[in-house]
Amino acid sequence: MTTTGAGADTAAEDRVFAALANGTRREVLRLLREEGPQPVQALAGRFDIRRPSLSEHLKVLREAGLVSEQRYGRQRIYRLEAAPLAEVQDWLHPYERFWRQRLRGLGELLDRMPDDDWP
Amino acid sequence: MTTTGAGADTAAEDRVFAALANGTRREVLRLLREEGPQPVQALAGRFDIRRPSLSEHLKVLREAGLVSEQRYGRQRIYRLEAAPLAEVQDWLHPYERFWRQRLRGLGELLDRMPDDDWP
DNA sequence: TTGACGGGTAGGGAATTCCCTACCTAATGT
DNA sequence: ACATTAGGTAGGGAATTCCCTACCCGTCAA
Repeated sequence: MTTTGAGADTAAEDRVFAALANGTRREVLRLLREEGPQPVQALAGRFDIRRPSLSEHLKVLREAGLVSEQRYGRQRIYRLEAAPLAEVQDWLHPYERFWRQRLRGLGELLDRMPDDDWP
Repeated sequence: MTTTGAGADTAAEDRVFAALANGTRREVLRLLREEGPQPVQALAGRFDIRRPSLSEHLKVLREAGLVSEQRYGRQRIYRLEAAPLAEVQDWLHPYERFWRQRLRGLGELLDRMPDDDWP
């Protein structure tokens, strides 16, 4: 088991959300998803930043568990590891009924919750 | 329509992910979800930070469209606005098959994608 | 063995984040 | 009218982020 029980592990959760907070890193994830595992070079060619900067983005993603690396000779093949994203989805779940309500237009009534007796 | 078409609006997406990157802000969202709309005071009582800091967190959440405020006299009632979270879920969707694969253990074979002929 | 290549680490600088203490405004109550 | 309350804004400081240029190490090819 990764995180026994429901969404507890706060430090890990924090690392995942922080990793996703950067556009370059989200783009790396997209590339790995759409094009499969790739060495750093191939990824680097897609961005306007220098390779060492990308290297650090990859480190952040690695420490969040969102990618893994496998060495082949002098290359490092990076691969998407989507499991932490499943936890993001779990985090999202309890909010789902809110946006569904609101989209149907009856939210105005229903999400006036228990203690909403503001004058 | 908010973002005509599929997940295009990069600036908005960025603001939402950035807003979620902070634990205090995620906790604010949870409180609004579980306890309903509340004035700033009630929220402030739940954190170890001073009120002006919370005020700025609320501003970030507001600018990401994740909360709305409504004035009642001198109070501002904050309310969860979950719509942007629906877009996070949309963003998550294409990754879903990856964590499902991996969880079934056949990922090792299947996610060796098109161009995986590394020596 | 020597050189070139893939890629990570060091160190530093500019910008951003996150917190703080003051202060300001609008509404309320006396 | 005046003090109080709710809450935002100003400005500043420490920490973090994100980028850079150098540099380092391991692997492969001559």
